[in-house]
Amino acid sequence: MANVNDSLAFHLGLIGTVATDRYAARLEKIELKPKHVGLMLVLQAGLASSQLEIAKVMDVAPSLVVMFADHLEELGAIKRVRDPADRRRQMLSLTDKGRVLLYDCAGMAKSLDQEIAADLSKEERALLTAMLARIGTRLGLPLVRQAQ
Amino acid sequence: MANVNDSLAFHLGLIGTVATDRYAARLEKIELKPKHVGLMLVLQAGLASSQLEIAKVMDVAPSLVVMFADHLEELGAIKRVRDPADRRRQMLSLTDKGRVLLYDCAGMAKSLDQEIAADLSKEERALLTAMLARIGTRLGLPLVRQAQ
DNA sequence: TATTGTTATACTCTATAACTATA
DNA sequence: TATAGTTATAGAGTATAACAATA
Repeated sequence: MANVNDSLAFHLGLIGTVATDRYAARLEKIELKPKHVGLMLVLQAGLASSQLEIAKVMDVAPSLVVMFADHLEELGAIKRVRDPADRRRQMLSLTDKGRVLLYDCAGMAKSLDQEIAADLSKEERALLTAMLARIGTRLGLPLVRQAQ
Repeated sequence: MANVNDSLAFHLGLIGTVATDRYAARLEKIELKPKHVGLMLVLQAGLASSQLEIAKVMDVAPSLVVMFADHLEELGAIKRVRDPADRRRQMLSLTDKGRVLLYDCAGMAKSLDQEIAADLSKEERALLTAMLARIGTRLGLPLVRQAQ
């Protein structure tokens, strides 16, 4: 391979940016950004509950988690409860509203998948998802999980 | 599919961001950013030569192309020549230095591919690249091309 | 004194608007 | 008057640093 644009990394980077941009455009309708969805997914998956733990899982600054959580709390998607055992810690959890929002986000992702992978057969999509899941695992991305 | 993190779009977005970040980290050593490489690839592929055309192909603001071209010119990677037929137009072209840099970028991309796809067989990588190329074509990304 | 969360500040990236020169 | 390029300005997103509350 003598050319940058034959590489996997280059393909993944360009396509990933477009995918994120288009997903963000759809999420705007429900006042969310991709990172808000990421935070809710961390809660749903039970990967973390205190804000500092969430920051580590998401690999962002703790101050960002404050802003995401503020917004999600305003929307009624999460609740914040002080840990009685350690009152410094804010324990975040999904509300029913949050679960509904997450369901809506899944619908948007599904329709975006149709758009992105319209030229791929069902078998090819499954294969692609499986390979991406393996790459995600290798890269240490806990939110990229194997399709069932 | 009831979950966001089973979608192709979500996988592609997360993995694409990591790929771009890691590629950017390697490019720092030669004072380049991914968009500089993108501009050079546009020139190499002969997709555009005036700055305004380049902005359209890259889907960025013309003012950004000015900054990228300034930097690449400082590095000696491109030259800027006024179009004699229309002295408003700056025609950009790769220099030998630029071609060497692009070759170095390809090497970095190749080594990053090893890191990203270490768990995939050669056949799986070829399959993945081919599917990504089809997605890129569908999304109208001229720089994502079919592997030969 | 160390840690969790919060607020204030600064930096990067990029787009928009204003400007210059050529047509 | 319109267009190519450039410069100036502003906004989004995010990190770092300073601060407050609790341990």
